[in-house]
Amino acid sequence: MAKRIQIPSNKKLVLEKGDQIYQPGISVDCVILGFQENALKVLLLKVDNTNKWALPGGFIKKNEPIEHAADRVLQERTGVQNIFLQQFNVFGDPDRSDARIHQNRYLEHGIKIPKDNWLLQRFITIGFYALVDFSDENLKAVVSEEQTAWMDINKLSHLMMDHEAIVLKALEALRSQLAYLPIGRNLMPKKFTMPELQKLYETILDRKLDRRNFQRKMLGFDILNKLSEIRKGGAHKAPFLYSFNDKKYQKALKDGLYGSW
Amino acid sequence: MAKRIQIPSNKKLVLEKGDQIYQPGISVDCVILGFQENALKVLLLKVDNTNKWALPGGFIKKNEPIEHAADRVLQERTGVQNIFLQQFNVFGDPDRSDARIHQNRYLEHGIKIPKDNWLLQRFITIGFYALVDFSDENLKAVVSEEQTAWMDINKLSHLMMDHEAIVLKALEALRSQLAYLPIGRNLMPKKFTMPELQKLYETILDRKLDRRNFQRKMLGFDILNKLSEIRKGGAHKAPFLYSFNDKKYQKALKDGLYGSW
DNA sequence: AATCATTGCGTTGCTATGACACAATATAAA
DNA sequence: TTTATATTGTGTCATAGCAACGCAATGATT
Repeated sequence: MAKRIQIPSNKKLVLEKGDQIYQPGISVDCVILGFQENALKVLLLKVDNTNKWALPGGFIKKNEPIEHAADRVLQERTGVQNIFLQQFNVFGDPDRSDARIHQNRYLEHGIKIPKDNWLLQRFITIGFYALVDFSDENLKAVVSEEQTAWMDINKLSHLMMDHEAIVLKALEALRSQLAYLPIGRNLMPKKFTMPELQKLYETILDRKLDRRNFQRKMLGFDILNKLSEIRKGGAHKAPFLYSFNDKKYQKALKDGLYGSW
Repeated sequence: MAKRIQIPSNKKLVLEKGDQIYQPGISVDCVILGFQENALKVLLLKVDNTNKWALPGGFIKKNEPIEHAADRVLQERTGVQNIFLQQFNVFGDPDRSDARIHQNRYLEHGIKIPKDNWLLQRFITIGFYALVDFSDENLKAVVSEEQTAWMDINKLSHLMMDHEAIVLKALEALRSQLAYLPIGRNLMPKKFTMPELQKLYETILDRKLDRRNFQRKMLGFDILNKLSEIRKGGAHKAPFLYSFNDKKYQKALKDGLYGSW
């Protein structure tokens, strides 16, 4: 039997009066990717009183730009802002929604299900993806919550509705972006070594890259600062530390790179 | 004074009862590109009783997949079907809609404007683009209509709402596709010469390409059939005719090409 | 001090590409 | 009929990027 939990009043408000605040039938979902232990992880939220996980998503206010809605949702859920957030696809199969999830919410809170309630209709969702630094302090606070988890992108399970397909589509988009845009600024810590950056690329592309060729190409992009420091403590030769050159990185984001992987 | 024109009953139905048939607040718009006289042209429709032009667009039925809606709209307006149709971006600025256009429609047909009518709300539109063969007979019938036109993509003017921005964004998407996917199958006639195909690429990319390098690269993609025929009638040496190898073309569409332009 | 895995830097050969030369040819001009 | 002209088909060459690989340097472990 499902446990009765306290719900914030604003949540209840959304259930009842959401149609007066939000655009009907449209939502945004954010695929927030982080890099940890040589694996890409997706930020997921536990769905109340189920064993399902869902992408952080939300609705679009009646007078709010779509990108702003995605930004807002992301900030509400992770605490980070001003990161690289990219619209990548719309998901709109008529049967992608699962009305039962919302129906249960109503029942749990003792709200009589209104006929033709806005939440029980078909929803079309706009997918965004974002890359975040896993070691960011703002994120840790969020992730430590019980209802939040980073799930390995290769071991997705128990995702709500079509959210697994959305994640995989985001990964696809990320891969094709890799070919012509710099990646890593938001996925890596401030300082990192070349082998660490290579691991990120190998993870996204899902294949091994030659260590020496990777370094030559990456340095050729001219978006890195070589620091004088060295990462000691490992069991072997200490690698140099690098950081992204923000100015050059932004320029590369705008102008694009050339080669492909 | 605006001329009073006859309106099909289904149009009137949409104005009055559309909210019972379609998803509210969402539309699809199709950027249909053709190639003629060394220029990319967009298919546009005249907006009733204005001097504005609009992209062929429509609404999504309550139980209809989005891609199907785009297909249906495209087929209703151009007569062609099963062509390369690509979702490329969502446009959702809160102020992108222009309620006056719909208001005028109501007034013209003597319909009292219902308060909170579905058509007067904010609309978010999903942009699709399609490439079509300009010489296709099915298209000619449509284009000969008075209210339809192919407008040069470099000379856009008098477009409704944000439709010019949508067209330009589609062109951007097309350009980036050119880098890794074959293009031309739906833009060229069945038989064509290498210089003709080159003109298409030059038009999309908006720059000159070397004749000999273009040919080498294009043949290297291995998606063309060299025909034994020759195009006579020109003032100079007769070029060979080519056609696309549908099987190889489809494979390239799926697997992608390599190089870039 | 020897070992060892890893890193930094360099070399080689191949392929794709950009730039250009030259012969072939269909029509127009003479 | 001959010549001129613009365009097309094919080829060459130098260069840059890239994959594959060699080798010495280094920092911790033994």
